[in-house]
Amino acid sequence: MRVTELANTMNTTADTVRYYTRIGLISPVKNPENGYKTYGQAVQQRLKFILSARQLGFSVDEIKDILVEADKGHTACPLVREIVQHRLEETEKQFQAALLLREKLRNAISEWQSKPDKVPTGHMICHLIEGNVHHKGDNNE
Amino acid sequence: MRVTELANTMNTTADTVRYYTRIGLISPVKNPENGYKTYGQAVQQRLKFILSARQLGFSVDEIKDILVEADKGHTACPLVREIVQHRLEETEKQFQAALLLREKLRNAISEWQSKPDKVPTGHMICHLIEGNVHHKGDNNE
DNA sequence: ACTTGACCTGTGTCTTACACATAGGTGTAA
DNA sequence: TTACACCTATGTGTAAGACACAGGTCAAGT
Repeated sequence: MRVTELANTMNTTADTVRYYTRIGLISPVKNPENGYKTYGQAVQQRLKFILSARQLGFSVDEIKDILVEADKGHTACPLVREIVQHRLEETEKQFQAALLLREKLRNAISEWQSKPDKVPTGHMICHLIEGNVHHKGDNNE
Repeated sequence: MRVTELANTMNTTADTVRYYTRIGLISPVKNPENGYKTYGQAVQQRLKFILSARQLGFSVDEIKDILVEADKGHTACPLVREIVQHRLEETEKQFQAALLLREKLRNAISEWQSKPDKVPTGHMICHLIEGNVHHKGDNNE
């Protein structure tokens, strides 16, 4: 099947299919008559694997490493286990970062409720963000 | 003060200071004798604002917009309120995405505990990721 | 004076996973 | 023939810096 057909079948985009083709993750057969790419069943299966791994947050590079192992006939399972562990750690970090930022933003919004809008001065751009600013006068520029 | 001194004072990197200079967020004075950039007190204050807004997740573009308003003498506070609201919404999304992915990864690791490592076949790259695969034989490639 | 190390400069590239853009070609139905 | 949908290869943009390169300046030490 052709690019768009494969993309629709796999519930992804033609751009994604073309990108993975471009970087060598999947390989089509070229129709010699019109230059069009044709993807068979095996590639569909491979793409299914790629998309599943992407869903789990695996990077394209990580997926490439897995595929290299598998293409050599080796079991890629230990590598997959390693990567998924790493992904979990990274995701935990992102989760914590998002949690922290969410808190900060909520606090900021809450505090700013009772503050008026102010015009900027030479010492202040927006007091909401700058908080309490002590004007000491300019030293040297 | 010079790049590295300002960076150290503001607890950021010289690369960040140079980057913000490059994109026009902050403007140094050039020493005509050696071409070095010198940053005064006002720039330090401005950088303080920028770094605080970055801490709140404001994008550099958003910060630029705020500074443009303030530089015109207008109050940027309404814009800041708008952006922080938007940031909160985006952060909420990221938080949810991280939560979901974390769950997925934990589930995957848990499920995979009891599964052996397998060598890839023509129909399977890694069964851990692919889950239950029904071999139906190749159609056409 | 020379050397060394720390800092400086302007400019360009890299990172990630696509989405988008360009300039054309192919197929098919009206 | 036209219009539309799809195709191609190739290049660029996205975001916020970090890094790279090729050189210049400064100051202390030898």
